[in-house]
Amino acid sequence: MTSPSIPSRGRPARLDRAKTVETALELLDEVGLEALTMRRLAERLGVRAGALYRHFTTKQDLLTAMAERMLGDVQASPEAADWAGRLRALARALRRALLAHRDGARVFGGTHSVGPHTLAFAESVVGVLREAGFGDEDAGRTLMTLVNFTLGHTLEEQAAAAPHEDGAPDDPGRLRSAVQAGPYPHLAATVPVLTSADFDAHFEFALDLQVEGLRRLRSGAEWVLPCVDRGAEKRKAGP
Amino acid sequence: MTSPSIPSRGRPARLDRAKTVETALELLDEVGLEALTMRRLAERLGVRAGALYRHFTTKQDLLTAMAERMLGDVQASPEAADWAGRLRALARALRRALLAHRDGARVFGGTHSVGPHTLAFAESVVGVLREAGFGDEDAGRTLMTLVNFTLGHTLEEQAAAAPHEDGAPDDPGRLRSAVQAGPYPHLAATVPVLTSADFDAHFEFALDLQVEGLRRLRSGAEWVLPCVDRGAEKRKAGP
DNA sequence: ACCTGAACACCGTTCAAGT
DNA sequence: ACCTGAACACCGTTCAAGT
Repeated sequence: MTSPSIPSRGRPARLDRAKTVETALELLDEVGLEALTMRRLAERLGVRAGALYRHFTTKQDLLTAMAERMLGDVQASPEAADWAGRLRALARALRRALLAHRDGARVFGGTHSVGPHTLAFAESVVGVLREAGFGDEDAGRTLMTLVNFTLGHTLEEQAAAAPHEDGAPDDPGRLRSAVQAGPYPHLAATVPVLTSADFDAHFEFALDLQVEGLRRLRSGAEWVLPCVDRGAEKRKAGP
Repeated sequence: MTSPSIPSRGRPARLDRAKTVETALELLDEVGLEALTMRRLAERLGVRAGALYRHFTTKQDLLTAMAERMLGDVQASPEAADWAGRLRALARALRRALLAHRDGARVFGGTHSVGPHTLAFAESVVGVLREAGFGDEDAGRTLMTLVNFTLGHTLEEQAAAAPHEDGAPDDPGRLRSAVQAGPYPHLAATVPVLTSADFDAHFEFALDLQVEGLRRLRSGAEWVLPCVDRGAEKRKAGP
């Protein structure tokens, strides 16, 4: 009584890679990375844990597919005028894509996708830089720096947003009391910023630093230095 | 027959926090973070796993103590002349401390120590900046950026150094073949840098970007812009 | 071909009971 | 006070066997 054109009428749904990744991201948003287990994911898909290994060789393989899927949602704003604006837009788009899912930064940071979405993002960044006149080495290293700093930033941001257990004081509280307990005059002055939850501002600050550094690199550091740094730097004494 | 001055003559050694953390770091170097379990650490200490919970409330607590211990090894070079040199030295010292232990970056990144070594490092960075004339907000945000980018960098560096199983191609190989399989002209040109193992150069590049960005921020961006960017940027069209 | 059942070899953590 | 023994409630992964 099994018709060959509808091979599995009895079972509710078959697994495929795309649907599994989608469900895994939903589950991630609900329970977080720590509680995202193969067993729980299988349960949600109406299947036993072992079945997942037909489509993913390992849990790491699933996580990589999730990271790749997340990068599919990066969409930079319409078209900035100059290379600096375009670079900023790409960094912001990556940040948004990582923030879009609970523990998204940790998933992304723990994997190394070479899928089309990930490569397309990298291609965009490197493209902006090369077309702006940067050399291949600088363009490649800038891509690494941009991804590293965006990852590091969103890692911190999502760690700060993570729910802390009942009685335990949150990170800002622990930092504040530790700093005022010891001899840290400089830190004490900056504790308000360090514990600030305005992560947009933190991110934009770091972004500014990169872009301004690139701007100077591009215009050739040597003959620009005397203009900007007139008297600002102590001269190193020769031997 | 138990003398009160030597309470535990029969047992070979008692546990204390410092010795446990030391042994944990040794074990980490040998087996890596994935294989660093409470049971294995207990075995090495001649004790059962449950005993560790007399000194550490949780495994996370132990990892935080390990991160704090690692930061005790940061030692910046003798004394650089200017703030930029001092900042570079501090960033390099942090990188070295994280690289000193297998998976050191992952341990550090997964924890938030507010212990004396960690705070002393933060105090140094913020101190250099404030004494150079940076405001409290900029100093605090620069500390965050410096730590984030150093962490992100060493995370990548140690991931690249991790032993890959038998037949599996390493990350560089997978990236190379993925890039040449698709339409990624810009990426293809930068693949040599992206797969380069010269992490010192990558780190120094990123460090330069931060420092040059800071230099410009310090001298006041507005009236410097026309000097460096004369004609280099397209003007944004007004609405 | 795809999934189940059941197992293997582990985990972190808790806690009565010993010494 | 400090540690053991033993358990609890899980993990990721494998693989014969079913359909």
